[in-house]
Amino acid sequence: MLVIKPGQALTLWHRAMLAQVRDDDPDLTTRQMAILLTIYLDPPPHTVRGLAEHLGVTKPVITRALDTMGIMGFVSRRRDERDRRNVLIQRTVKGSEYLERLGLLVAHEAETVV
Amino acid sequence: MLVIKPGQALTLWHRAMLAQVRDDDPDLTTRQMAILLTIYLDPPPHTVRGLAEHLGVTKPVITRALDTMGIMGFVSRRRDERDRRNVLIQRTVKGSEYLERLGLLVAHEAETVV
DNA sequence: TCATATTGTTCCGGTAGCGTAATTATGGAG
DNA sequence: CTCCATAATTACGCTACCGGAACAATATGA
Repeated sequence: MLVIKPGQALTLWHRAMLAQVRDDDPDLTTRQMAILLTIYLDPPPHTVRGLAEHLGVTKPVITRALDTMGIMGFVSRRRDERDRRNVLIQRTVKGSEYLERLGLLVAHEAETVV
Repeated sequence: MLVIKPGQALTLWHRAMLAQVRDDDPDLTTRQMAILLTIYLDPPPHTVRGLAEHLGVTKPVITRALDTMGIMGFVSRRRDERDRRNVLIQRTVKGSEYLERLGLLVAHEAETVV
Protein backbone atom coordinates (compact mmCIF):
# COMPACT_ATOMS: atom_id res chain seq x y z
CA MET A 1 0.00 0.00 0.00
CA LEU A 2 1.46 3.29 -1.14
CA VAL A 3 0.62 6.69 0.28
CA ILE A 4 0.90 9.33 -2.42
CA LYS A 5 -0.79 12.72 -2.48
CA PRO A 6 -2.27 13.94 -5.77
CA GLY A 7 0.36 16.67 -6.08
CA GLN A 8 3.12 14.17 -5.54
CA ALA A 9 1.57 11.90 -8.12
CA LEU A 10 1.65 14.70 -10.69
CA THR A 11 5.25 15.52 -9.91
CA LEU A 12 6.21 11.88 -10.27
CA TRP A 13 4.24 11.62 -13.50
CA HIS A 14 5.92 14.73 -14.79
CA ARG A 15 9.43 13.45 -14.14
CA ALA A 16 8.73 10.09 -15.69
CA MET A 17 7.25 11.70 -18.81
CA LEU A 18 10.21 14.06 -19.11
CA ALA A 19 12.63 11.17 -18.90
CA GLN A 20 10.73 9.34 -21.64
CA VAL A 21 10.74 12.38 -23.91
CA ARG A 22 14.37 13.25 -23.35
CA ASP A 23 15.87 9.89 -24.12
CA ASP A 24 16.40 9.10 -27.76
CA ASP A 25 14.27 5.98 -27.99
CA PRO A 26 10.93 6.50 -29.72
CA ASP A 27 8.08 6.97 -27.26
CA LEU A 28 5.48 4.26 -26.95
CA THR A 29 1.92 5.44 -27.27
CA THR A 30 -0.34 5.19 -24.24
CA ARG A 31 -2.03 2.18 -25.79
CA GLN A 32 1.22 0.46 -26.57
CA MET A 33 2.43 1.01 -23.03
CA ALA A 34 -0.82 -0.30 -21.56
CA ILE A 35 -0.57 -3.41 -23.73
CA LEU A 36 3.08 -4.00 -22.90
CA LEU A 37 2.50 -3.68 -19.18
CA THR A 38 -0.49 -5.99 -19.31
CA ILE A 39 1.57 -8.62 -21.10
CA TYR A 40 4.33 -8.41 -18.54
CA LEU A 41 2.34 -7.94 -15.34
CA ASP A 42 -0.80 -9.99 -15.86
CA PRO A 43 -0.55 -13.79 -15.95
CA PRO A 44 -0.44 -15.45 -19.38
CA PRO A 45 -1.70 -16.60 -21.77
CA HIS A 46 -2.33 -13.37 -23.65
CA THR A 47 -4.29 -13.29 -26.88
CA VAL A 48 -5.26 -10.48 -29.21
CA ARG A 49 -8.88 -10.85 -28.28
CA GLY A 50 -8.16 -10.97 -24.57
CA LEU A 51 -6.03 -7.85 -24.68
CA ALA A 52 -8.60 -6.02 -26.77
CA GLU A 53 -11.30 -6.76 -24.22
CA HIS A 54 -9.06 -5.93 -21.32
CA LEU A 55 -8.21 -2.50 -22.70
CA GLY A 56 -11.57 -1.75 -24.25
CA VAL A 57 -10.21 -1.30 -27.76
CA THR A 58 -10.67 -3.09 -31.09
CA LYS A 59 -8.54 -6.01 -32.20
CA PRO A 60 -6.75 -4.14 -35.00
CA VAL A 61 -5.43 -1.77 -32.36
CA ILE A 62 -3.80 -4.73 -30.64
CA THR A 63 -2.48 -6.23 -33.88
CA ARG A 64 -0.91 -2.94 -34.90
CA ALA A 65 0.65 -2.35 -31.50
CA LEU A 66 2.07 -5.87 -31.48
CA ASP A 67 3.50 -5.31 -34.96
CA THR A 68 5.28 -2.17 -33.81
CA MET A 69 6.45 -3.55 -30.50
CA GLY A 70 7.48 -6.77 -32.23
CA ILE A 71 9.77 -4.77 -34.51
CA MET A 72 11.12 -3.05 -31.41
CA GLY A 73 11.79 -6.49 -29.97
CA PHE A 74 9.58 -5.98 -26.92
CA VAL A 75 7.13 -8.82 -27.64
CA SER A 76 6.88 -11.89 -29.84
CA ARG A 77 3.98 -13.94 -31.20
CA ARG A 78 3.42 -17.67 -31.48
CA ARG A 79 0.51 -19.71 -32.80
CA ASP A 80 -1.44 -21.60 -30.18
CA GLU A 81 -1.04 -25.22 -31.32
CA ARG A 82 -4.09 -26.34 -29.34
CA ASP A 83 -6.33 -23.86 -31.15
CA ARG A 84 -4.53 -22.55 -34.16
CA ARG A 85 -6.84 -19.56 -34.47
CA ASN A 86 -5.24 -18.04 -31.40
CA VAL A 87 -2.00 -16.17 -31.25
CA LEU A 88 -0.13 -16.26 -27.96
CA ILE A 89 1.76 -13.12 -27.14
CA GLN A 90 5.03 -13.67 -25.38
CA ARG A 91 7.52 -11.66 -23.44
CA THR A 92 11.09 -11.09 -24.58
CA VAL A 93 14.32 -10.38 -22.81
CA LYS A 94 14.48 -6.96 -24.39
CA GLY A 95 10.96 -6.12 -23.26
CA SER A 96 11.73 -7.26 -19.74
CA GLU A 97 14.80 -5.09 -19.63
CA TYR A 98 12.88 -2.11 -20.94
CA LEU A 99 10.21 -2.36 -18.26
CA GLU A 100 12.78 -3.07 -15.59
CA ARG A 101 14.47 0.19 -16.44
CA LEU A 102 11.13 1.99 -16.37
CA GLY A 103 10.31 0.62 -12.93
CA LEU A 104 13.69 1.60 -11.59
CA LEU A 105 13.39 5.06 -13.08
CA VAL A 106 10.01 5.77 -11.53
CA ALA A 107 11.03 4.31 -8.19
CA HIS A 108 14.21 6.33 -8.23
CA GLU A 109 12.48 9.58 -9.10
CA ALA A 110 9.95 8.97 -6.36
CA GLU A 111 12.69 9.17 -3.77
CA THR A 112 13.12 12.87 -4.33
CA VAL A 113 9.49 13.91 -4.73
CA VAL A 114 8.66 16.27 -1.90
CA MET B 1 9.94 11.60 -0.08
CA LEU B 2 8.15 8.57 -1.45
CA VAL B 3 9.26 4.99 -1.01
CA ILE B 4 8.23 2.92 -4.02
CA LYS B 5 9.76 -0.34 -5.20
CA PRO B 6 10.33 -0.82 -8.94
CA GLY B 7 7.65 -3.50 -9.13
CA GLN B 8 5.17 -1.24 -7.39
CA ALA B 9 6.07 1.55 -9.77
CA LEU B 10 5.28 -0.66 -12.75
CA THR B 11 1.97 -1.74 -11.27
CA LEU B 12 1.03 1.86 -10.61
CA TRP B 13 2.12 2.86 -14.11
CA HIS B 14 0.10 0.01 -15.54
CA ARG B 15 -3.10 1.02 -13.78
CA ALA B 16 -2.74 4.64 -14.72
CA MET B 17 -2.16 3.76 -18.38
CA LEU B 18 -5.13 1.42 -18.38
CA ALA B 19 -7.36 4.13 -16.97
CA GLN B 20 -6.19 6.53 -19.67
CA VAL B 21 -6.85 4.02 -22.42
CA ARG B 22 -10.23 2.93 -21.16
CA ASP B 23 -11.79 6.34 -20.82
CA ASP B 24 -13.20 7.83 -23.98
CA ASP B 25 -11.15 11.00 -24.08
CA PRO B 26 -8.38 10.96 -26.68
CA ASP B 27 -5.00 10.12 -25.20
CA LEU B 28 -2.34 12.79 -25.05
CA THR B 29 0.99 11.79 -26.53
CA THR B 30 3.95 11.46 -24.20
CA ARG B 31 5.30 14.75 -25.47
CA GLN B 32 2.01 16.53 -25.02
CA MET B 33 1.72 15.23 -21.48
CA ALA B 34 5.27 16.29 -20.66
CA ILE B 35 4.59 19.77 -22.01
CA LEU B 36 1.29 20.09 -20.17
CA LEU B 37 2.79 19.03 -16.85
CA THR B 38 5.72 21.38 -17.29
CA ILE B 39 3.36 24.27 -17.90
CA TYR B 40 1.34 23.48 -14.82
CA LEU B 41 4.06 22.40 -12.40
CA ASP B 42 7.03 24.59 -13.28
CA PRO B 43 6.90 28.31 -12.52
CA PRO B 44 5.96 30.65 -15.39
CA PRO B 45 6.62 32.27 -17.72
CA HIS B 46 6.63 29.52 -20.33
CA THR B 47 7.70 30.16 -23.90
CA VAL B 48 7.97 27.91 -26.94
CA ARG B 49 11.72 28.16 -26.91
CA GLY B 50 11.95 27.49 -23.20
CA LEU B 51 9.76 24.43 -23.40
CA ALA B 52 11.65 23.12 -26.42
CA GLU B 53 14.94 23.36 -24.55
CA HIS B 54 13.48 21.89 -21.39
CA LEU B 55 12.19 18.82 -23.20
CA GLY B 56 15.01 18.48 -25.67
CA VAL B 57 12.78 18.74 -28.75
CA THR B 58 12.46 21.18 -31.64
CA LYS B 59 10.23 24.25 -31.56
CA PRO B 60 7.74 22.94 -34.12
CA VAL B 61 7.04 20.07 -31.76
CA ILE B 62 6.00 22.58 -29.11
CA THR B 63 3.95 24.68 -31.51
CA ARG B 64 2.05 21.63 -32.76
CA ALA B 65 1.42 20.32 -29.26
CA LEU B 66 0.16 23.73 -28.14
CA ASP B 67 -2.14 23.86 -31.16
CA THR B 68 -3.66 20.51 -30.27
CA MET B 69 -3.92 21.15 -26.56
CA GLY B 70 -5.25 24.63 -27.27
CA ILE B 71 -8.11 23.10 -29.23
CA MET B 72 -8.68 20.75 -26.31
CA GLY B 73 -8.85 23.80 -24.08
CA PHE B 74 -5.95 22.72 -21.88
CA VAL B 75 -3.67 25.70 -22.60
CA SER B 76 -3.90 29.16 -24.10
CA ARG B 77 -1.37 31.51 -25.71
CA ARG B 78 -0.79 35.22 -25.36
CA ARG B 79 1.73 37.56 -26.92
CA ASP B 80 4.34 38.94 -24.58
CA GLU B 81 3.80 42.70 -24.80
CA ARG B 82 7.27 43.45 -23.48
CA ASP B 83 8.91 41.45 -26.26
CA ARG B 84 6.38 40.74 -28.92
CA ARG B 85 8.44 37.92 -30.40
CA ASN B 86 7.62 35.81 -27.40
CA VAL B 87 4.46 33.86 -26.83
CA LEU B 88 3.49 33.23 -23.23
CA ILE B 89 1.77 29.93 -22.64
CA GLN B 90 -0.91 30.02 -20.00
CA ARG B 91 -2.89 27.60 -17.94
CA THR B 92 -6.64 27.20 -18.21
CA VAL B 93 -9.35 26.07 -15.86
CA LYS B 94 -10.00 23.04 -18.02
CA GLY B 95 -6.35 22.06 -18.02
CA SER B 96 -6.15 22.44 -14.27
CA GLU B 97 -9.16 20.23 -13.82
CA TYR B 98 -7.74 17.62 -16.17
CA LEU B 99 -4.47 17.38 -14.26
CA GLU B 100 -6.24 17.47 -10.94
CA ARG B 101 -8.20 14.40 -11.99
CA LEU B 102 -5.00 12.72 -13.16
CA GLY B 103 -3.29 13.36 -9.83
CA LEU B 104 -6.27 12.04 -7.90
CA LEU B 105 -6.45 8.98 -10.10
CA VAL B 106 -2.80 8.05 -9.65
CA ALA B 107 -2.89 8.76 -5.92
CA HIS B 108 -6.04 6.71 -5.55
CA GLU B 109 -4.68 3.75 -7.49
CA ALA B 110 -1.52 3.85 -5.42
CA GLU B 111 -3.53 3.08 -2.31
CA THR B 112 -4.17 -0.46 -3.47
CA VAL B 113 -0.80 -1.31 -4.97
CA VAL B 114 0.65 -4.18 -2.99
C1' DT C 1 18.86 53.27 -40.81
C1' DC C 2 19.89 48.89 -41.93
C1' DA C 3 21.92 44.51 -41.34
C1' DT C 4 21.56 40.77 -38.14
C1' DA C 5 19.74 37.87 -34.52
C1' DT C 6 15.87 35.84 -32.28
C1' DT C 7 11.06 33.94 -31.75
C1' DG C 8 7.45 31.46 -33.18
C1' DT C 9 4.98 29.56 -37.05
C1' DT C 10 4.16 27.32 -41.39
C1' DC C 11 5.34 24.28 -45.13
C1' DC C 12 6.89 19.87 -47.01
C1' DG C 13 7.10 14.92 -47.73
C1' DG C 14 6.89 11.00 -45.03
C1' DT C 15 5.35 7.77 -41.33
C1' DA C 16 2.26 5.71 -38.02
C1' DG C 17 -1.93 5.27 -35.72
C1' DC C 18 -7.07 5.45 -36.15
C1' DG C 19 -11.98 3.09 -36.96
C1' DT C 20 -14.60 0.34 -39.92
C1' DA C 21 -15.18 -3.18 -43.02
C1' DA C 22 -13.58 -7.02 -45.46
C1' DT C 23 -10.74 -11.29 -45.51
C1' DT C 24 -8.27 -15.59 -44.14
C1' DA C 25 -7.71 -19.47 -41.28
C1' DT C 26 -9.42 -22.54 -38.00
C1' DG C 27 -12.75 -24.89 -35.03
C1' DG C 28 -17.07 -27.01 -33.91
C1' DA C 29 -22.02 -28.45 -34.29
C1' DG C 30 -25.28 -30.75 -36.86
C1' DC D 1 -19.39 -32.69 -45.30
C1' DT D 2 -21.46 -28.32 -44.63
C1' DC D 3 -22.43 -24.34 -42.39
C1' DC D 4 -21.65 -21.15 -39.04
C1' DA D 5 -18.87 -19.06 -35.25
C1' DT D 6 -14.55 -17.31 -33.84
C1' DA D 7 -9.57 -15.38 -34.00
C1' DA D 8 -6.54 -12.58 -36.11
C1' DT D 9 -5.11 -9.95 -39.85
C1' DT D 10 -5.36 -6.95 -43.82
C1' DA D 11 -7.36 -3.19 -46.59
C1' DC D 12 -8.91 1.48 -46.94
C1' DG D 13 -9.36 6.30 -46.35
C1' DC D 14 -8.29 9.54 -42.92
C1' DT D 15 -5.97 12.23 -39.37
C1' DA D 16 -2.02 13.52 -36.43
C1' DC D 17 2.58 13.75 -35.60
C1' DC D 18 7.41 13.70 -37.30
C1' DG D 19 12.04 16.33 -38.65
C1' DG D 20 13.99 19.83 -41.28
C1' DA D 21 13.76 23.90 -43.95
C1' DA D 22 11.78 28.17 -45.02
C1' DC D 23 9.30 32.06 -43.32
C1' DA D 24 7.26 36.45 -41.02
C1' DA D 25 7.47 39.41 -37.17
C1' DT D 26 10.05 41.65 -33.87
C1' DA D 27 14.15 43.26 -31.43
C1' DT D 28 18.91 44.87 -31.29
C1' DG D 29 23.19 46.98 -32.26
C1' DA D 30 26.56 49.19 -35.38
